[in-house]
Amino acid sequence: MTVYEDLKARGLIAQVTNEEEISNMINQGKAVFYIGFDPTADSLHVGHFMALCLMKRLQLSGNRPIVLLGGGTGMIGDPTGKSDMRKLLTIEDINHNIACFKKQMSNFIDFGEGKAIMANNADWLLPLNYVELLREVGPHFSVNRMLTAECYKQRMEKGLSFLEFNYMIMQSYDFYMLFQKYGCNMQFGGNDQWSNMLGGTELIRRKLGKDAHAMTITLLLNAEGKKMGKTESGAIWLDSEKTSPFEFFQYWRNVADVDTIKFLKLLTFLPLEEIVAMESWEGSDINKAKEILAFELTQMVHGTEEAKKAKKASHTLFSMGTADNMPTYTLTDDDCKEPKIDILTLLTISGLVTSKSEARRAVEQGGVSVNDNKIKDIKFSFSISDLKENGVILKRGKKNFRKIEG
RNA sequence: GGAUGGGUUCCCGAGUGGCCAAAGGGGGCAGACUGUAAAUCUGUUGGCAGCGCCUUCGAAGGUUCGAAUCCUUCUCCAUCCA
Repeated sequence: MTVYEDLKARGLIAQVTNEEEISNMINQGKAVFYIGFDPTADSLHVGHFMALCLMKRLQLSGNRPIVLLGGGTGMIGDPTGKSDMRKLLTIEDINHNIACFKKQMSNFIDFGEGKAIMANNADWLLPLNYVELLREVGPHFSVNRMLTAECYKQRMEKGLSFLEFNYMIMQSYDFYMLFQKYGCNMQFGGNDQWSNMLGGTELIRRKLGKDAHAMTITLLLNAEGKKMGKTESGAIWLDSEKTSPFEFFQYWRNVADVDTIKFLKLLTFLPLEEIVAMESWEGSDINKAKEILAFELTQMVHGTEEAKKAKKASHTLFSMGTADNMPTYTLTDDDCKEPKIDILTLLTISGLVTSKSEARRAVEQGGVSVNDNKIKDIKFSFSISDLKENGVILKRGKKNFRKIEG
């Protein structure tokens, strides 16, 4: 099976400009491709992760990846898929975020000599002169055409600022620059980026008379069509400070049945045959597949050690209700001022709930247990000395645990 | 710049002087059922020292015993005109 066939069989590929040429280039290791990452936060998240995995897959088969950090495009903000304009990032934020991205990316991608390239579009976008740029690329963009692009459509009703409207031009210009600088002949990106990417190939064709290609990656959606990697409490980050390995593991351990195989294919490096074999697993056996998914991904992001710990914690927690390696809250001196501490306070300070009211509700509805004993009394309290000595496992709902210790 | 319509709690969306912490839906959370799944049903969904108090209806002022609701100014958004 060729590299391209493998990608396709995994369901990674959404759209391509020219399948034959792209597959040839990729299979022969001749692609120089880039993926852009706008520094919108101080950590990468799961969506980025999939792109990085694709990079890695292709790097392993001899192709050359370029990571393009959006130091320039981040100043504008991509309107794609956003219903409202986002707050403008400050330069300090952008630079900080870029630094964070760089650090995380080097865990996945080999940026060694002659391997992958890391570029920042601030280098060429920021010095641009407005009128010069307009004359250089302006004639090649049709506003009529741009307005019909899918990525702007949903914004036509809500409103689209000129600033954001220019994002496509900036992204196209990136591709054009990379093509000239590094011979970059392909761009990959999320499927929502399709029109932005075509802008680039078009620009290259018109300015240089050369062909460049674009390929989009399937967006990571669950069966309900929602973007993966987001929970109510926020995104799933790759930074262990922001999303602990345990949480990360649990997130994948808890995906819906119908999504399990799909995610294994899209996200892991397990051989396809192995994954296909899992498709026949039924009923609660699917839980095994979920565990593999969770383990593989945690391993890739946080390393084997952390993955093992997370898996073990998950296991013991759900079978025995206790574990060594689980989210822990350590009591502060402040908490220990009184000889006793009540359950509502403990739930709140340990972060299991966001307010006392929520804590009260949780207890009243029978959602809270201590060391596996359901607590229904909102006046229930612990003695500090006992907590310090023995610790306690506090549980809200089925899946939210916190170990309390002194 | 002008005209019109609009900004309500996580989201959508009712509410046009007291009965409004604000209908309904979505989403979330919890419970039951399960397999740490889905579907379903039930409860819940601003905060706090729980039947009371505090903060909330774009912002600031004002009228009133009393305002999400009325008035003034400002601000933001949409549509049309220029």
